Amino acid sequence: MGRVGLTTERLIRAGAELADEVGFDQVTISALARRFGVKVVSLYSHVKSSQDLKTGIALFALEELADRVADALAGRAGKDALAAFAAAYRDYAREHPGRYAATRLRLDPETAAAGAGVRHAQMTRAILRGYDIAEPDQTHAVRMLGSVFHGYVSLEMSGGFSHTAVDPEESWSWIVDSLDAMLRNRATA
Amino acid sequence: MGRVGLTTERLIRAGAELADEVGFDQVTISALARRFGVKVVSLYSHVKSSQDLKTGIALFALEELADRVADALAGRAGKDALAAFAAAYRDYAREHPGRYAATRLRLDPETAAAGAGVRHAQMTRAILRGYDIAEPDQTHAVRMLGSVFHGYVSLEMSGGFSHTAVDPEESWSWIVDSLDAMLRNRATA
DNA sequence: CGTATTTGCCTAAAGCTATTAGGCAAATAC
DNA sequence: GTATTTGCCTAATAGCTTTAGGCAAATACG
Repeated sequence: MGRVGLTTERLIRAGAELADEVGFDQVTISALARRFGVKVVSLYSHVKSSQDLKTGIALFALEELADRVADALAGRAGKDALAAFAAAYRDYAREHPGRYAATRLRLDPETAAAGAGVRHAQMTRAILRGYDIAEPDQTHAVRMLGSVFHGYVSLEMSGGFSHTAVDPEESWSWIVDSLDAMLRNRATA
Repeated sequence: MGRVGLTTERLIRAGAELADEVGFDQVTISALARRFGVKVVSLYSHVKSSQDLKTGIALFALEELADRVADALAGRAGKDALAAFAAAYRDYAREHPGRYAATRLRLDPETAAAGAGVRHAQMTRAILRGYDIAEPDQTHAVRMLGSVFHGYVSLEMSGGFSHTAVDPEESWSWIVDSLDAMLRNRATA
């Protein structure tokens, strides 16, 4: 059999696609090898381990999500920025559930610091510039926004909202509105 | 070897303990068998499959958490109830990280309906009675509270807040205060 | 162009988890 | 005190992970 042309890069991209199709924790060296039509062992020249592969997918997804959020935030401020941030976040999770799940992988501190985690933190802080909130409240607010968005997306994805007839879309708008109002009230007078 | 006295009940309880020690997704039929000093296969008389075991642990944890929340809510209303609910939720996750992770297992609708999921929804709604919020806002608010609490606990557990010096405890209080203020403002005049 | 080296993919092999089928003996029922 | 249930077992299959070591295609370079 000729060479397929595997690289770490290609494996991670394919892994991300696989994650979206079958779920992040079903991403396996074996499944990936099948997808490329090569033997399982061949992947070990490109990734150190299954864990290593998953870390790679996580970093890739974090970068991709950060790019999207950055795009969404460009030229916006205040509530506009807040809504755009929220939408970028949620849309990514809906389009790429597996990659979104990957972003929640627990990374060791060094790996996380090297990745796009910093960009995410900075962008969340950037939103708050429109609300005039000083430290340490700013950090509290960053944590709250992160919690709401991640929590909502996570609950929605796991089917937590499917028992009521209320449109999740409306809840999402209501929440964004509420957060905006809350942040305005919290502004440092 | 004599009989050890396995039952489905005991397996689920031990599985919950194991989850807290090594993480919910490291809970495995094999590990559980080792813990009881019996052969792996012996567990199959009591649980149908690995998935079945995990579902059992999830339902157990949901029940336990609902009990705690119910205790916390007893005799409280308004912000008091909100804070107690939040604390019960977060404390459970900190004391029992594996069980908390189990509560997030995706259950098929029937299983979920049969479990304590309903109690959780009712209790969250009960909190809002102190805020005079009518439908459909009530549902939006329920979703928001669920999102914040779950999101915060989830991010905190995965180390997401360890990069800043700001005390997570303070952020938590700030968030509860903010939610209280927000709900009061949202009250149906 | 031809030799040398790198490197991509392979076979072999061992260890862990999940799961099914079927057996024996301890506990229990009558 | 026999009969039946049932708890734990051995045997066996199958999938995922990972290490060690091999061969040949691609590439480097004189």
